[in-house]
Parts: sequence; C-alpha cells; structure tokens
Amino acid sequence: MKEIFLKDIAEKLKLSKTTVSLVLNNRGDENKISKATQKRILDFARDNNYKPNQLARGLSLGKSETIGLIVPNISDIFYARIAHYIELKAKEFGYTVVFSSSNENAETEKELIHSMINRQVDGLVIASTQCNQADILRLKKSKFPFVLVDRHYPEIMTNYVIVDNLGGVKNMTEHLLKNGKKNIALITIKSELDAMQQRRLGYETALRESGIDINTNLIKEVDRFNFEAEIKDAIRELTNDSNRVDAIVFTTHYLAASGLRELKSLGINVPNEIAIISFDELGAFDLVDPPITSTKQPVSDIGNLAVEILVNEIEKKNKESINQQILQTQLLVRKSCGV
Amino acid sequence: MKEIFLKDIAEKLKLSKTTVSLVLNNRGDENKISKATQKRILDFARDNNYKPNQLARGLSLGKSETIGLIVPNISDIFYARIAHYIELKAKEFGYTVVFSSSNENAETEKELIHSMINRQVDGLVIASTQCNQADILRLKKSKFPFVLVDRHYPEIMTNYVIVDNLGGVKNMTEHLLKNGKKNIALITIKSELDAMQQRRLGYETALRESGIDINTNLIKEVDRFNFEAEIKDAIRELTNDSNRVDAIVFTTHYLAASGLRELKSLGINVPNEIAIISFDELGAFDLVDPPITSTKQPVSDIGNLAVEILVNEIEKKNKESINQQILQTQLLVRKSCGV
DNA sequence: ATATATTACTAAACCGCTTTAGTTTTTATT
DNA sequence: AATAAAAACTAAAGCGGTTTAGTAATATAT
Repeated sequence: MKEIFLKDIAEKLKLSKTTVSLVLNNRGDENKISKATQKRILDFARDNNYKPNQLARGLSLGKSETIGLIVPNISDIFYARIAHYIELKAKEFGYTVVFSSSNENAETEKELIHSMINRQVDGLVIASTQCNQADILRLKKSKFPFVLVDRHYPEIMTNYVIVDNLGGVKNMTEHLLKNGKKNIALITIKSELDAMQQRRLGYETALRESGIDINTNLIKEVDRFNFEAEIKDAIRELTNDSNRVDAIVFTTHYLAASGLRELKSLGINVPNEIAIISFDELGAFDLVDPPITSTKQPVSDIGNLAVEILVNEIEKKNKESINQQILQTQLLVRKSCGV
Repeated sequence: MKEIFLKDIAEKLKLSKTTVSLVLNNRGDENKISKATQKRILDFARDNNYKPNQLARGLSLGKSETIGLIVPNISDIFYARIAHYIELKAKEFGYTVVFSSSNENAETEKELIHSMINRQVDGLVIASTQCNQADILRLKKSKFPFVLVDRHYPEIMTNYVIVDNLGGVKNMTEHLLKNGKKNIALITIKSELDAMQQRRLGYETALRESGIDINTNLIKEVDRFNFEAEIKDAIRELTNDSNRVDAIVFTTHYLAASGLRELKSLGINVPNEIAIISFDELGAFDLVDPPITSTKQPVSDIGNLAVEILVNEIEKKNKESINQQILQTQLLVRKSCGV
C-alpha cells in the first residue's frame, strides 16, 4: 500500500484535483459538488487512507495549523507541565504544537523564533530567556501572533500570561513573619528577568510593610548555571553563628531543593533552626523531610489561557487587542516553616 | 523590513533563482558559480536576513530535517528529560525536533505518527503506548526510519533503545533480600508493556533465585489512570496485621511517591517497619523522608543513542541494519531500605 | 580555422496542495 | 425558441523552494 496523493484520487475517480480538494476540505456543499460525487471522494479517500501532505498544504495555505512553543528548558518540570497543557488545549482547537528549548540562551531563542516562523507556525508561545527584548520587539512589530508565558518584558506591550510573582513571594514572606521569623533571607537567581525581580520585590515589600529594614546581606543571588555551588556558599554565610537567619525564602523549586540538601548536610534542623519556603515546587515536595511549604503556580491555567489568547489572535477574532493575564498563586502550607 | 524570498534576491541581483538557490545551499563551487557572484548572493542574503521557507524547501526536497518525538506524556519528568537530550543531540546533527504526547492513548499515537509523517518528518523517535503493535508494524513495513525508546515490542524487529528492566528490578529486589527482608511485595502498573512485564519478571527472578516462592497476593497491579486510589487499597492490604510485608518494590517513581504518601498517612515507619525501593526517580527523592533508594535510568544515553541510531538510518549510512540497545541502570542506595 | 571543452549561468518543470476564474450542461423563465 | 440562472464541475496559476537539462560565451586543442 503505497502513498496516495490528491492527484491519484482525481485520476482514479476521473475528477479534477479541484473537486477532490474542495470535498476533502468540507467545502463540497458550498461549492455545489453533488452528494454522490462527494461520497465517492470521501469513501475513496478513507479506503485508501489518504492523508494530505501538510507541507504542501501549509505552503499553499500560508499557514500550518501549528503553534510553536519555546521554553527555556523542557526538562524543567514546570515547563514540561506547561507544555503538556498547551498541547492539550491546542489540540482542542485543532492545532499541533511544535516545541523547542532555548536552554536559557537568547541567541538560541532568536534562532528558534526564526526557524519556527520559517516552518510556518501560525503563532508562538514563548517563555523567553532573560534579555531578549530585541527579538520580542521585532516579533511584535512584524505583527506575528504570539503570547509570552511565565516571563514577560514589562516595557513591551504584548500578550502575556504570567503569575503574580510579587504577590506570591510577599505572601510567602508574610507567612514566615506570621510564624514569628525575624531574620529572613532570600535566595534567588541572578537575573534581569522581571519575574525574578518581582519575586525579590515581593520579599522586600513584605518586610518593609512589617517595618523591617532590608538587609542586603540576607539577599543572595546565585548564577543559574552554577547554582549548586553558589547555594552552598550562600547557605554557609547565612548560617554563620554570628548572624544566623531563622528562615530562607527560595524563589524557585530547584533552589529550595539544593538549599535543603545543604542545610541537611550541615546538620541544621529544618524548620526548628531555620524555616524554608519555596516558590513553585517539585513532584515530591510533600514527601520531603520536612514537607516543604511552597507556592503553587496555576500551570494548567497558564497553558490554557496562553493557547486561547494565541488562537484568538491567529484567527483575528479580536484584532489589535492585547490580552494580559496575571494569575494568582496558591500557598501550600506544609511543615518547613514550623507548625 | 518585509519578508524576502528567493525570487526577490534573484530579481534584485539580476540572476536566476537557480543560481541563487545553488549558492545558498553551498553548492556554488561544484556548480561553477563564480566567486564574485557567490559573494554577491551571500552578502545580499545576509544583509536582508533571508531565511528560506522550510515548508517549500521540505516539499521540494521531500524531507524536512526534522525528527518527530512521540512520548506518552511530556509532563512526566522522565520523558521530559529524554526529550531534552534528544533535542540537544538532534541539534548537533542539524535536525529540529517536533514533539507530541500520546497521553498513553494508542489511537492518539496512531494519529500522531501519521500527522508527523504528513508533516514530512524525516524520522521518528517513539516511546510507544502499550498495545500499538499494529501501527508500529505498519511503520516498519513502510520502511520509514524510526527508533523506539523506553518501550518496545519484543515481537517486532525494530531499532530500539531501552534499559535492562529485568536486571534493574532484580537488582533492587536482591538489595532488599541482602538487607534481610523476607516478605517483599511488588506494586506495578497493570500493563501489557514489555517494560512492565520485565520489571515484574525481575522481581520474580530475584525471589526465585533466592529460593522464595512467589506469592501472587504480594503483587499488586494498579491502573495507570487510577493509581492513586488503587495504591491506597494495595498498601492497606499489604500492611494488614495478619500478613504484613516488610518491603515494597515500586516499578516507577510516581507509584513510589504515592505509596510512601499512603504509608506515612497510615503512620507506618519507613524503613523500620517497611522498606521501599523505587525504579526510576523524581527530582527530590534524595530529600524525601526517608531518602528513597532508587534505580536511576541513563536518560541522556537513551536520548543520545536514539538520535544517533535514527540519524544513521535516515541518512542510510548503514542500510537495513537493526540497532538494539539495552542499557544498564544504576542503583542509588539511600535510606529507605534500612541502613 | 574548426571542433571541443569549460565556464557561468538559466528556463522551466516539479514537489502536492489550494483557489480563482472559468466552462459545460441542465433546468427554469419569458 | 431564446435567454437567464443554477448546478456541477475543471484548467491553470500559485505557494517558495530545488533540480534537470539545457544555453551562450569564451578558452583550448587539433
């Protein structure tokens, strides 16, 4: 059983390619193709397992019913889950998803954007690396449909779906304060990313509103590519006998995991000696010793909304309108901040 | 700056599309295009940021320099990590990866295979759902390049990269025996998947070789879509006072997490009362209380080998040869089996 | 001086599909 | 009977590339 093309169907049935194409695209009625002919075509196509060549179709149509997804790293469970929901939602709308990871590299991200556009994706969902304003701006100017998720550029008016990073971390910090913590540190990623800045701001805001001065010695920014080593140093400094903190806020899950690992190896009891709290979580955070209190992001909402906004834009239901969504996070109180 | 096509370059430079195409595909020299002309074309293309339309190119060439990846679920960290390594390796070879999840649904998998082929992917990497022999067989007959990962069909001669599931679980079970466990249960997924059968066989083999009769009451198979509830029941049965087990082997990470959750809620001490051990792991298994002894799969090797085998097949360096790789796992001894 | 090669290109077909602008045949209208 | 309208199709161009089979102009060999 070899591959069969539109032309083959036309020849076998002694019809034109036009007729066959029309019918197979469900436009037989509006083009007054007789029911009988329609049935012949449909039956023949089904029996011979005809599938149109999507490249040819895309080339001709100028669109591909595909949306591109660019994430920093698909092996990060957070992005993997977003990818999953995006895929499910996209499928509902009849779109296929093509994904790629930028590996936190702006240059790679740029290439991916172009490569995907050249593959005629109809729109893009991008969780951008830090510092790729230029390409996002160019994308916007070109009027290509896209929506940013998780990370956005506040200076550029784009569609986006993000979470309330400031509010989330403020909430976390307040939770610690409520539990009587006085000397709260922050361990975060060194980054220009607005998301990270907002998280830091959330921490600072909570302290300030409680009348606590911000001690920059308690704010540790680690390099995303070398965080394991740098967290060790950070933890050591924060647990100096002279000025030991009683709580640490981690701005992302893998920092919390790494930090806890180090605290344990130093023999420091969590939460009795030091409480910890994490923005975002890993699969088994509830099983960890102690179960880690963490902020849960609405992953499925992020994915669903992103697709809805993008598809709307692609199909130009609402032209020129910009859709920006800031979703709330949820604090899951477990044991790592004391009981 | 609007989009520019091959035709535009040809017109501006007063050359033919042929010449421009040849030069841009690095075939200028072999086609005796003068150096001067080549430079003009290359410069113009660069300055105007020309990028070929990949659909047109793919249609014309009959290939797309793209490989398709089908996994059961991209939000499973195991597949997400495989996807990551596949992407990295594919990039080395100049291929882009298009991924999709079958969500453990054979029908979806079938559609994805066709949809990807219609999008002219040059080859497929598939972590197949259970029970999709028919489509894999058809794929093989069609001589389309593909390689199975993680899951394979022993009855079909295909390329694959899998791990030694039997050996891995046998090893785990022996580890428990060595630690003095007598009454070892197995909690696994109900599935025809060879991978799961092999894991069960690994458990049984270890017991048998130690002269222990297999008690099928100690083997619990849970439904993959309802495992949380079913694991609760399974754990309750296995921890009946009358015949309480002293160890449980879990054949995959999320079963272990779920099982531990239930053991904890029953107030059963792990490992003192019951030891547990897991095939494959979640990000924070070393931080869990107790740290879970688990079998680590060589994820990067799986991804790398799969791509190498596939690209070889696509580029027909070794024609007709079948490449089957069975990789070894590694036991990470932590605390959940006693010290 | 003529035939042959070589150099530096190009016209046009093709990949498989969609779509515009018809055409032909039948039916209805006056 | 002539004309208009409707029904049921189709030829050919086009999407943006690649490639085959050339051509024209110049250089080399005999």
